[in-house]
Amino acid sequence: MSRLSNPKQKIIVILGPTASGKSDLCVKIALRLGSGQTSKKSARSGSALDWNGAEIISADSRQIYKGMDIGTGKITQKEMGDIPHHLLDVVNPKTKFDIVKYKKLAYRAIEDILYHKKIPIICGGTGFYIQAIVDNIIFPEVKSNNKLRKKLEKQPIEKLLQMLKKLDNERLKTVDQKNKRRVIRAVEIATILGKVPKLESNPKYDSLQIGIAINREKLKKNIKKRLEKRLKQGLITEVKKLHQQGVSWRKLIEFGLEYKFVTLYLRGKITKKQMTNQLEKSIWQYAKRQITWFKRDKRIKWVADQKEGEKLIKIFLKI
RNA sequence: GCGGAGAUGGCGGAGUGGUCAAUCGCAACAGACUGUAAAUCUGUCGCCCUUCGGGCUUCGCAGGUUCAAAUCCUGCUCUCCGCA
Repeated sequence: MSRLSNPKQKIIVILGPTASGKSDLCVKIALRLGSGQTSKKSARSGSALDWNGAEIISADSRQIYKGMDIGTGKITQKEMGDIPHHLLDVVNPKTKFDIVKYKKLAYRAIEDILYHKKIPIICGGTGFYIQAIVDNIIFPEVKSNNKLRKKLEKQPIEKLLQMLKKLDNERLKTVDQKNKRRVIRAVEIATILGKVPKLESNPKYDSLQIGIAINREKLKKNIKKRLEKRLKQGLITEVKKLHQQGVSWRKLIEFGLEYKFVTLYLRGKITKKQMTNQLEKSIWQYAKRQITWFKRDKRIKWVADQKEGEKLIKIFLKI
């Protein structure tokens, strides 16, 4: 039983493509996980668990920003139903944010939640962020260097590949040689560290990843409906406001989807109708990209509804 | 009715005698993913065969010229613009 003497703490992840109903499901499940206790049987086996409920940590690269509410479909105070939510509205959209910062914040939140004997539920659709938490990916300690990046960006990709070859031929073989952004980052790391270290990961928590399985037609419908709703809620005004607050058009475009296409509309590059059409398509394409990402992780357990999810959670928590 | 322009793959749009199954963009589908991840990037994309490769049928319709046509000629159908 020594194997169990120091078990990893448990976290639950609920993920899925955009418009699959994550936020909603997360709250429902969190509510179901009100305080409780493991059964005597499992308590005796050494995996006793008392808990005071659950809290949610968002794993959404855009909901992290303040003021980006309608476009990201951020959950409202009311919808939260007394379940504390973390990592929403924590950074100003004008500032830079990245996965390393996210990971730090997320780990801090997890520790805090566990400390209070609650169960952390990671809820979101940003696959890379989720993976960073679940696998505890150790990123090389090389901050982004704007000056260097600007300089490198001017170079043709061939030149960058040559540089990388000299610095780290191993990484050259594995990077996507057609993706300039990736090659630049590789050069950036190799310039500081001499080479790009292999990515390490050693999971810190015992996690159960639940994916929301949803059929394509349904998902498409959801996307369409949700977009109409957002427009009615004042999506365009939100984007306007963000720009007035100093978020550059460039940045808004980089945020993608609603922020990108509404910006293009506000700047007169496309008509309102084009905005809606292109947006709908782009959101769908995004959803597919998410699905592609998640497909790869065989540990994810796909569920059709809340019930199935709860079943898995019960087994996972031994309750 | 006359004059002019044009009809190309799911769409837009190149190509104006041979290297064209046909540049390119979009959509679609598949995929990648080491500090921007809603971002960034890649592949496939007429049909058939097992990949290399090969075979077959395509550029409004029907004929014709030519060794060879999406590209030239004739007729037809349709669309758009100008004049009536």
